[in-house]
Amino acid sequence: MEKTNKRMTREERRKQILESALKVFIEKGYNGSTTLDIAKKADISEVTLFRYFDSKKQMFMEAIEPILITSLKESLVESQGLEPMEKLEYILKNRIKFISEHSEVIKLILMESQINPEVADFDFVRQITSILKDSIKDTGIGLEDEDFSIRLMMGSILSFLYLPKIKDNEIDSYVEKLVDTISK
Amino acid sequence: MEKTNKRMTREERRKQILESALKVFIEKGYNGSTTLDIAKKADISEVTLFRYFDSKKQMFMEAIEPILITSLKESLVESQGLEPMEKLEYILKNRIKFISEHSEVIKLILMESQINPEVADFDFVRQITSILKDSIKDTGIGLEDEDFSIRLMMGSILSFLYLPKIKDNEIDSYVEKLVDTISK
DNA sequence: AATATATGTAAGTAAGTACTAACATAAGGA
DNA sequence: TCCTTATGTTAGTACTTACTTACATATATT
Repeated sequence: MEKTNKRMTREERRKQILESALKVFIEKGYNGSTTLDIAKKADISEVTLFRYFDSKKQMFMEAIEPILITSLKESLVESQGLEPMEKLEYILKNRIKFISEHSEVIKLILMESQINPEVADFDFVRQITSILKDSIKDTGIGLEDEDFSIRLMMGSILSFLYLPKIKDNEIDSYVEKLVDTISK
Repeated sequence: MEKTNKRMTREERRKQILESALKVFIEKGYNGSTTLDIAKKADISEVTLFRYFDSKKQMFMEAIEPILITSLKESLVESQGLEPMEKLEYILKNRIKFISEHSEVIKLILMESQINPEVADFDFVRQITSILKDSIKDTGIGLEDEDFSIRLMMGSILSFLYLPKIKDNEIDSYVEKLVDTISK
């Protein structure tokens, strides 16, 4: 064994492996990622990987877990007490910033829930749609325009998955324009 | 060999294999699809597959080819002569119908161009964005709102990849509302 | 009837891959 | 110094998978 100062505590190493794994999964997808790829990215031997995780599947699930946990709660809690229209605006800003910041992971999850539902089973689009539907009902926007508004909002959200990133304050002004459009 | 009436001409079989292959690729992705899967879906032996195609890669590329060829030309040609705003509306309707009708394949291409660029190398989002940018310039919409409009349109288009399908006439009225919103 | 074409079956090869076992060693803490 | 913990190396197993070869047979064409 080489003389090296790569030694870490168990927790540090675990975390570092998961970060490396996530990078590889994002780049090559679940099926396209090998455990050797991940080991190389983490700069450790393949055997060490399996001292920390029982299987590739487990690595994947733990790697995406943080995103899934964070994904929904915040905005709903923090927006309590606001007027309906302000609440909608708040949720949109919050959701879009989150999605924009984690677009790569979210695209991965979106993809794997279609292709490998056994490792990532999340109906991301439906979840957000249903939250937005609830919010929009609160605002009292007419039924006729509801589908239009929902699609406009969902489309905007999805655009932040695929179009180049923009700054937070630009997101804010985008959402303000959008809400203005919807409520007119 | 069994007595069977599965015999086809070379052209028929080729076509049928590609159709089956596309279904499998859509369901499992390129890496997740095996040549045996494809053979089973086409109800032929794996060996026969390789009598028609040299490799899985070739099968994939030929399977998605029709979509790539059709994707851009039509709407540009057919919209010639229209007023800028009508042209924009026409392109949007056309693009959205096409995307809505082929959403599964397009999602596959979107996915594989990130993960396996050697089998599908298409910058789908950029291509459409640039066409829309050109169209919107023609309409004379102000610069300040250009980014907003582009994102609204691209988002709408993407929404038709991920939200449930709707009827053609509903697409028409959606686009009309959208263009109205943008041009106001 | 003779020939060409489409397909099947059986068997196999070579490479890749998730995961394991056994043993060795370096570093940190007691 | 002793012991524990983190890591490496080497080798291997069992399975999957893209693709091939050889041979047989059913169907269509001439």
